[in-house]
Order: sequence, then structure tokens, then C-alpha cells
Amino acid sequence: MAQKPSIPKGTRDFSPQEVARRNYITGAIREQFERFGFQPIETPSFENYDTLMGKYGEEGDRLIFKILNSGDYLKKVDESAWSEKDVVRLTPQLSEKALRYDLTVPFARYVVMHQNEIEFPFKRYQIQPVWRADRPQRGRFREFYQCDADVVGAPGIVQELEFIQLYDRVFASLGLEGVTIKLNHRKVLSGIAEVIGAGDRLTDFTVALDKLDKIGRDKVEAEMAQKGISPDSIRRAAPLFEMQGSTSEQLGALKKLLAGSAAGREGVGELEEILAQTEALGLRAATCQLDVTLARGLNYYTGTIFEVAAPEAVNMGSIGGGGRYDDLTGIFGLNDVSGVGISFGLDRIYLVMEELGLFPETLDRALDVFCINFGEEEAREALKLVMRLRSRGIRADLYPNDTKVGKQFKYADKREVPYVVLIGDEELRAGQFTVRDMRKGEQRSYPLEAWSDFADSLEP
RNA sequence: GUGGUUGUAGCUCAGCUGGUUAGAGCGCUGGAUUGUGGUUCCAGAGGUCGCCGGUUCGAACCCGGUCUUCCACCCCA
Repeated sequence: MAQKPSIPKGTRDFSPQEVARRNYITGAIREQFERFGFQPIETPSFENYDTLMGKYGEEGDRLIFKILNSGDYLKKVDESAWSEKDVVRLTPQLSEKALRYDLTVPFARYVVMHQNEIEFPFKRYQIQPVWRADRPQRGRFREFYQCDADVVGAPGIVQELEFIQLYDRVFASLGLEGVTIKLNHRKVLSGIAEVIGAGDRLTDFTVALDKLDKIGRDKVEAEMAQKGISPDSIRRAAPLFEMQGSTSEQLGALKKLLAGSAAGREGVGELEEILAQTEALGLRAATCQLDVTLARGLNYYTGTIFEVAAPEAVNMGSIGGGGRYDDLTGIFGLNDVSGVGISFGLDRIYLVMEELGLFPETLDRALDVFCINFGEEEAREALKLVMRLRSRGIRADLYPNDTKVGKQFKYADKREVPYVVLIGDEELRAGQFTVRDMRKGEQRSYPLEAWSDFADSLEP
């Protein structure tokens, strides 16, 4: 090892403990996904360059990891692009593949490619890593996992209700309380822009509005003005900044503001219905609330928009998000297929759970029974016992060689093994094995042939 | 992509205005205890001070570059 090895910026190794904890989270998510009727699919870690580029906006294109062509990758480069250092023209000549940036676009591609084999409505889930060439921060990595569930071919608001329930059940099963599911509607946003006379500035308007709780009203108004939204429009948007009170009060204010917009009225109507029915169904761990400043993923969402905020006690951005897109597969040539979906951010949920101390201690235990090795003859008997216990589904192991007993115990202690079995020459002569309960510090013996009594005594 | 920040033993961190042999706690190894971990006591090992270059008689410390960490933007899970 000439140099210290390292891993790329924004990537991580995962220890056994971390993998156990990550599996605990994905296990809970997977279980609920399946319980709600979703089926798993997987897609390649890299896609064709053209499949991904242009799907996430200009910012997204910048953050996509491009894969350099193999072989003589300069062969196809055209001279003028090269001499002008024109990156936009050059990149597609150097790269024909790119790393998956999210799970939604590959899913849309999948649906289009397999449309004749799929039963619609198609409910799929997908738990895979994605890559972004972003600058890392806490809870922001260049390689991270998304856990997505989407439905295509299912119009109407039943799916929206289902997704709120799904979010809630996952967080409830993880013991993660206090998360907030924020809800908004693309048509509400475009309706507002329309009625205040900023319909042509929808994106600038919503991007600025999104920052309201972060930078405050004055700065939001300043940003809107700076983006070319007229003072009159900003003045007419005033009710938005003053929205307070109960959900029904907010909905009332929205309805009033949006009276002149058909799309806006439709959006408010859907939100009202979703909120009312969610109220009726009830939630276990999360709360659901209307948030008109929520403006994510404008590039493709066309209906409901979701974002999940971590509990307030934890400083972490969103731990999930999603929404409805009426025509996502349209970009791949399949029109009029409606989709709606949500995503869980595994890596961020991990950080939140760690900070709140929500991981069960039993996750750190990889062995139930551990046998001390006293030598060849004793080890043969121990191995026989180990195999019997394993056949009963008990995680059992034998120390590989007969080093000092103290050292073997220390190893068992570090591994947090609850039961240590001793088969030394004393036990061998008596035809017994001794079990030490490491937590209680008590020991008892069983006849060798009564191993199943011991197995029965272990908690399932 | 912009601005800032961090890096010293396996881990968490000290290290004065630049001064000779870089420290602590925890962990690790051995012993007290050759069939008993988690407590205690004793001893020991372990460091190109992120990396490259510069200033200086002399650099962990100052300067430049680079990598990394974290933070604020941008954006987002």
C-alpha cells in the first residue's frame, strides 16, 4: 500500500452496524410497499445519455454524472466544438451513457418500453442508489438511495390518499413520530400566478414563494420584483403571505383568491378532498398539512405535490417527496398516461433516526450463540451443536481456534453475543455443555443430547 | 457552479507570538488471572501532523496549490 487509499467525495463505506440499520429502514419501507400492493422492479445503474439529459432542467443536467465513452473517445469529437471549448456540444460527443439521477425517469422509460406487458394501473416500487454530482453536505451525498413507489394509469385522488397513508405507515413502523407531510397542488400555484397576473413567470414566482418560511416575506417580495414580477402582481399575492389559521380557513382564503381561475379552483377542490378524507382515515405517526409555499419538482409535476419534513427537533431538509405528473411518459412517446408517486430518502431517514436514537439495540447483535473453542476434540462436539442450532434458525458460531478462553470471551462480549457455550474436557467427560448468559452472568448445563431444550429456551 | 470551513495515534481531541525528542483520554497488545467477558491495577505498541510546494537557521503552526470534511447559497432525498 504505497498511498493511503480513499473513496470519492460524497461516497461512503458502510460498516456491518450501518448496513443492519439501513436494512432495518428499507425492510420497513419494502414491507409497507408490498402491503399496499406495489411490485418491485430494478433498472440499470446507468442509462443512455439522451434518456436522462433534459429531463431535470438545466440544473439537473449539470448534476448528472456522465460516463466517458470507452476506447478512443476523442475520435468522434468535432473540431470546432473542441477548439471553441463548447462543453454543451462536446459532452454528448464524449459520453453516450450517464448514471441514474433519480428513479422516476428510468421508471417512465421502463413503462414505455414494456407497455405491452404491463397491466395498468401499474404499481411499482424501486429501492436503488442514484448519483448526483452535487457538492456534499450533511444529508447530501453524491451516491444515495431512493425508495420510490409510483402508480401509472390511475387518475383520481384515491392514490394520493393511499400515498399519504403509506408514508404514515412507514414512519409509524419505524417509530419515527412528528414528521409532517406537506401538501400542495401545481394547479393552485399556476392558478395563483394567473390571477395575480404573473402567469408567464410561474417558475420564478413559485421558486421565490418556496423560500417564504426561510427568508421571510420582504426578501421573497424583493426576489419576485428582481425576477421581473410587477409590483401590482406582488401586491395581489398578499393574501398568500398572510395565510394563517386552520386548514379550512386557509382553503377558504385560497378559494377566494382563486375564484377567477378554473385550474386553481380545481386544484383547491382536490386538496380539500384529500385533506378531508385523510382526516377521516386518520394518521398514526405523521401529520398532514396544506402548504401553499411548497413548490418542488415543477419540471414535471402537474397535480398534487408532496414533501415530507423531518421532525422539527432535527435539522434536516426533506426526507421524502413526490407528486402527480399527468404525462411523464409523454417524453418517451407514450401519451395520456397519468402517474403519481412518492420517494423516501433512505440516507436522510437514517440520519434522523440516528439523531433521535430510534434504532432498536437488537440490530447490533449478529449472533445468538457463540461457542468457545477448547481444542480439536471439543471443537468437533461444539461444531455439531452449532450446526444443530443453525438448523433451528439460530445464529450460532464457533471460535475458529483454541486461543485463550479470556480472549474468546472478550470477542463474544464485543460482538454482543447473549449466550456463550462452553464445551471443554470437563463437559465432554460429563456429556454436557455449559451455557453462560452474558447479560445475567449466570451459567447452567444441559446434556449434549438435550440441545433442543436450550434452543427452545432462546427467544424466537 | 459561488463563498466560507475543517484535517494531528484506530476514535475524540490538546499542542502558547514558529524553537530542539508532538501529548491526553478512550481503544488496542501483553501481564496481574493457563476454563470466564463487561470493573480494577501494571507495562507496551502505535504518528510521512491530509498531500505537494514555498518562506525561514528552524514549520504541526506562516504562505500558495490540491484533496477531504462540514456550512451557507443554488438545488435537492
